[in-house]
Amino acid sequence: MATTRDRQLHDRQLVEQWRSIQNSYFRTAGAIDRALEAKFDIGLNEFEILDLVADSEESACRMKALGERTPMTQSAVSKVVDRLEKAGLVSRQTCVDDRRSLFLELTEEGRALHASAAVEHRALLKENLGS
Amino acid sequence: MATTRDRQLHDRQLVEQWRSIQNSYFRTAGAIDRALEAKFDIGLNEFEILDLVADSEESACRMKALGERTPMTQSAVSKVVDRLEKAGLVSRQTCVDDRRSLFLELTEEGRALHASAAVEHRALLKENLGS
DNA sequence: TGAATGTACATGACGCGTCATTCAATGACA
DNA sequence: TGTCATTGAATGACGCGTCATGTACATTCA
Repeated sequence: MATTRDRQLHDRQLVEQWRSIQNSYFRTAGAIDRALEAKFDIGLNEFEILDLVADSEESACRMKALGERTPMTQSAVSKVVDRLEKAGLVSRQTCVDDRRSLFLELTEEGRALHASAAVEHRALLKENLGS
Repeated sequence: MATTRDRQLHDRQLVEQWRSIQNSYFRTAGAIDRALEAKFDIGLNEFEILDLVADSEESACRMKALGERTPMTQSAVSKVVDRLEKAGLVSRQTCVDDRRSLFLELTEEGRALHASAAVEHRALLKENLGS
């Protein structure tokens, strides 16, 4: 039978666990964000989208699919893509079989930047996630 | 000796691990945030500060100490406390031995709200963090 | 076919966190 | 004690994400 003391202990552990997740998330995300910002002038979310586009190189009506692979809102994705497009890293292509949809393509510049940034990204993950 | 293939595999695993952390962080944070917002009209960060103040009930020049226990910026903490104070949940007390510092106290209302919100918070952690 | 409903994406208002800066109070030291 | 550097906290400009909404296209079904 669970005593009050048991429950308090369990709660403490839960909260500890949560704080540790938060810290590791913020530490890692922050480090990557700052590094990418400094070296490539793009933020973490921009990179994440770039990364997703990069590794689904067979064509499809992307925007939609992207939203499903990231915790970002549809609206956030739209704005991130705005920025990527303005930066000339990605281009929106209209989709013939459903003209509401768009799919995305890396530009040459985008492909090049992604290649370098990915190295940095993986390195920082490795460093921050341990292993 | 590590082959190119080895490195690619390892990178994939790293990225998978990272995405899983992101998802679990966003899912959990989002759920708690929405719930607290709906039932108690405070956000997750407000609660976190409330929670920190609540469990360091011996007095000290808090603001500073708070900043060290949370990934939030000093400036963010300051603004969160603004909101908590406006909501009447917390009050800033000037500190006699160092008049630059402030420490925080829960108001009666703050203490009450924290008690209820903490129950919800722990429940959602439990639900989302598994265990 | 055409009205109703649903879907893909964009957009604007808004809230919040960050950075840089500021301000007051302290501390160090000549 | 008067200067200079430092520290705790607040503030304003700014960027980004979210929510609610808008717009164009698609689908369903009578």
